[in-house]
Amino acid sequence: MPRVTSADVARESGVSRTTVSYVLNDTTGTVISEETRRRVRAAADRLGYSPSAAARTLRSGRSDLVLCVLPDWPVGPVVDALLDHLTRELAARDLSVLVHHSRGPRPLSDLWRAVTPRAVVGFTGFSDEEEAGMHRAGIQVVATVLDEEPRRPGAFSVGQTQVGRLQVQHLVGAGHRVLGYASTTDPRLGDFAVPRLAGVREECARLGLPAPRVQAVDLSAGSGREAVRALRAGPDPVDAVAAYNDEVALAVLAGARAEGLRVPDDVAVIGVDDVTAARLASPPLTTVSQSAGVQARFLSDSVIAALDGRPAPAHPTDVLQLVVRESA
Amino acid sequence: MPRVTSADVARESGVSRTTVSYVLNDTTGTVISEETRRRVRAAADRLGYSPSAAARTLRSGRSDLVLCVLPDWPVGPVVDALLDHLTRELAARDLSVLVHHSRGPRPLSDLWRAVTPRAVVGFTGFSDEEEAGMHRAGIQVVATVLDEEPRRPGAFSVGQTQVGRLQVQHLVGAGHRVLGYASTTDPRLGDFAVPRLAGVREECARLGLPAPRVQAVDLSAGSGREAVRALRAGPDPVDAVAAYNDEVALAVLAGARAEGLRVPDDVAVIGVDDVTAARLASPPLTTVSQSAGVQARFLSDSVIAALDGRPAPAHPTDVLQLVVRESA
DNA sequence: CTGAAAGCGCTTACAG
DNA sequence: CTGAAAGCGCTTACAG
Repeated sequence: MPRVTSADVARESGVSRTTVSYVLNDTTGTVISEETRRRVRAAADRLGYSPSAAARTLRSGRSDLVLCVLPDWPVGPVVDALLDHLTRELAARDLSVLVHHSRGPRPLSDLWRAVTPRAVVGFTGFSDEEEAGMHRAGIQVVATVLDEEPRRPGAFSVGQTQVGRLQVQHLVGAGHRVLGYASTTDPRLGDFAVPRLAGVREECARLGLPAPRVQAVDLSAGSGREAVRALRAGPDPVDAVAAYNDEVALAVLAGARAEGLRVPDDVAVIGVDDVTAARLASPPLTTVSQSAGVQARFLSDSVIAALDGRPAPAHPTDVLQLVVRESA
Repeated sequence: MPRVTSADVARESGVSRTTVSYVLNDTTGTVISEETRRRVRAAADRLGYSPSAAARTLRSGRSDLVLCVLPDWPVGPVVDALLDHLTRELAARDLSVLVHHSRGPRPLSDLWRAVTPRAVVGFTGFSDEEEAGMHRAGIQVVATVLDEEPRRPGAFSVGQTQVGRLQVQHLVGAGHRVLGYASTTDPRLGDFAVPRLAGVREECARLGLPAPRVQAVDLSAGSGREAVRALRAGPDPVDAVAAYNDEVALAVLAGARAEGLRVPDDVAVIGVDDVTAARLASPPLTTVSQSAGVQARFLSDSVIAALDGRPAPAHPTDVLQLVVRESA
């Protein structure tokens, strides 16, 4: 079953390939009779013709694809939502979004060279050489940066230090003074974990509070219990803990339960993400939501702006939202 | 910054493009002096040459890409793990895995025509026409089927009815007799939900138990509570509930808590997936794990077999695993 | 041992 | 209004 080409359509409709191309691409600046157009389109339909993307890409040096590169950490529902939204938005511009899970040993350059996408969206940092290489190849690059400053133009920033700040502000606003931090043991999460903890530290310092005590939690109930015990030990027991994310917070909750502590009376707990399990926890978990919807819109706007050569849109201000439930 | 082509490498190293191609592709059946090879490779390196995938694809009619199509439902950690594993395995064969989130209005055919992948892996069903179209284009198709029988050759099956059966078996083995089922309200999950519930029903019937009472739960604590109340109403209250997945089970747990019921003494609860929150719940959730590792290996074996034109490997038998904790 | 040439399927100046 | 021709970059018979 050989491929149907534009030559087949031309033969079938009794015109040249040029005309086929003009008709099927609605090329402006050409005048082709309605009758001819009809014939060409009918032939294309009849034959089930669809142009070879490889040939098109070769000719134009540009494909209709946008490549999203995921990092080596477990992506959560927020990233899923971003991807969905982006896929839908770009489909309206006849662009297809393809996602690559970047594990594995192959260099990234193999991939973008193989795909020659219009733009690469990174949910992980690119090295300067990688970025330069892509730019040289005429590929737009939209990188995600996880820290606040400096904001690189065109970068999609999600301000993780602000997440930590917000956690502290809520805890302190609720009257807590001795703060603990439950961090993650997953080293792949460092890109998020480091700025979040930094935000917690900075906000504590800014408010004149003692530095937060930090314990790593590995998502087992036992680990949560040990963390709680360590955080409560000594003359000045922690009365509130900010967790790296909701799952860690759930582990802390389980640990507090095991220790016979009341939440939030003995110790308050606040997470990040607002996963489904958060509102079903006992007690329901207070958390910082990253409102996927707002971010999704911003990301797709950023990508479209990059594609059009326009400057990146302004960062949304309402990304982070406190979801107050019972745990803090 | 124009693209570096094989012609540039040829000029730089003083040979023809033919020789460049032979050297860089290690074409067998040609004898080229070590000295020439060295010169060509050095020139390629110096110039930063990497072949145009578009040209290669055009010439060979085949790309080095494997396309995974995700369905319109929220993918969980299991699918993530499958994708990661597949990406790594196929990288070893110089194949890149690209994932498409299939939402949006563009027809699937636009995508595989644009990418001309070696294989398409569907985590959603394909229509017969779609599958036929891909086959005609010489693309291998590995489809996922969620029900047991009939097992289509080459399909990647994850046996969802067996999931439901296993839940019932465990509950009944623990002495429960009046079973309830907490289903999901998310219509997109029907592909999973229907066979799982069917499995629960079949197993109840097989064991001579009354048909399970079914309640839909929308992942809020309130909805969980109402479901529990409904399931416990009447002369023959449910003493064990199988949930569509862990999140629904968590909602049921929250509902039982709100109703002042003890788990598992008053009512046992069993989920599916073994998400992180399951072991951190109160009480820790008994669940059916779909062991991503085993499935991942099977999937990548299936894809590689399809690529090589070999028959699909035998289905693994140890995919489903009961994780017994305290809730049932 | 190496090179000139054809051809994959498309688009687009250019010439009628 | 429409067509012949070039060329995107690659690989591979084929001919030295």
